[in-house]
Amino acid sequence: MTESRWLDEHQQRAWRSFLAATRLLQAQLDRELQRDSGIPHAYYEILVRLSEAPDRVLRMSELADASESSRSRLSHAVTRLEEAGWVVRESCSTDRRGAFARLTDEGFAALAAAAPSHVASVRRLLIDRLTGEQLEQLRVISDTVLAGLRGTDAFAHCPQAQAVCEAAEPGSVTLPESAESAGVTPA
Amino acid sequence: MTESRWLDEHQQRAWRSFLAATRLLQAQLDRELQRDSGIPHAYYEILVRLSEAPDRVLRMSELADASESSRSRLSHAVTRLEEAGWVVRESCSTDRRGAFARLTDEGFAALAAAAPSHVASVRRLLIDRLTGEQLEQLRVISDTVLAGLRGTDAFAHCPQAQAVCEAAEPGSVTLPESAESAGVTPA
DNA sequence: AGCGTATAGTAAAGCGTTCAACTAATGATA
DNA sequence: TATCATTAGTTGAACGCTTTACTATACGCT
Repeated sequence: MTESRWLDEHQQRAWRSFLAATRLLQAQLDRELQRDSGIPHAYYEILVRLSEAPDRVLRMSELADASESSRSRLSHAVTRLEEAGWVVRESCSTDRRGAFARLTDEGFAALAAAAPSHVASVRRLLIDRLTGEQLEQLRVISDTVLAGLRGTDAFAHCPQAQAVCEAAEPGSVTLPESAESAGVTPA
Repeated sequence: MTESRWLDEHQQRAWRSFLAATRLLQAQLDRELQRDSGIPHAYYEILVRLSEAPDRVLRMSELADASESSRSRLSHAVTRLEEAGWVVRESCSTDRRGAFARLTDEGFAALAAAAPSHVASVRRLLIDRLTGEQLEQLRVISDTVLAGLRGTDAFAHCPQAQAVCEAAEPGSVTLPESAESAGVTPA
């Protein structure tokens, strides 16, 4: 390969700002969600994906892909969510290896209760701070990065994570990270 | 407060793409760094900050702030890094509560060995995929988010994390996330 | 000096993630 | 139908992070 190049000052600044912003933002969102609703953000996301699925049921693998999660991580998480009574596992009759995860009514209720405050956090810390143009720039940049991630280990375990990129295309309308589609819309 | 508002389709797309991209990107960078050099990214960052400090020494608190880390987390991390022989703790004579962390020669060597491949990863997955304009957009967006994070819990423990924002201002030249300033420049 | 508060740093428990190993069922091939 | 690779999912150990509590020192005020 060509000899390695460092980052110039411009790139360095962008990289460090990005690193710090994403790190602190994620930590803050996690903390607020935990504080306000007692749900870790990772689990919240799982509940959201389930809430958007038909009948609120998904194969474990599909759920793992949809939530950008490894199978192992999802398995542990579902165990926890099951203990909380928010999800139940169901076995699959056509493929006896398989398992479904189903969102319970309690789980849905917990999600509905947590969503407004979480959306408010996302708005306050990110969305409402950016102009419409910046938001669009951020989307394009994110999709570009996602496309580049394809073919790496990041997608090795979740080939369907591509759906995230494709969801950015018109046609497959994406739904809120907050159970809106499921009728919990507050507005 | 005003009634809570969901995200519109535009915002939703941006938010989800951003979420997926940052999550997968971080995971991938972490994985590659771990695979190529056996260093978790969080620890790598600590080594970088130390390598940039005068005499490669920093007070624990300063190091915590510089690496956007809680004191507790840093304390644990330094314990690990000490076990690896990459950092040593030194006591402070003027403030007996205080402690310094010093980067050892071995630590510096480990950092120098890890840097090229890590920078290459950052380039391949992020920097080189974006135009100069996009990179600048990303920097502005990140700095905006960082500014908004000020005053939240995220900054409660690290008031000096502001330095990250300010570093974006000309004057305090920021240095590479890779020990370049310390003379390990490969190019 | 003496007292109260703030600061520096560490320690321990609990939690979530990763990694590697493992079980079980499916599917493809001969 | 016997075999072997693949896929679905789970499990346990190791690891790092967070939270809370704690020790020790410094500072500020009277």
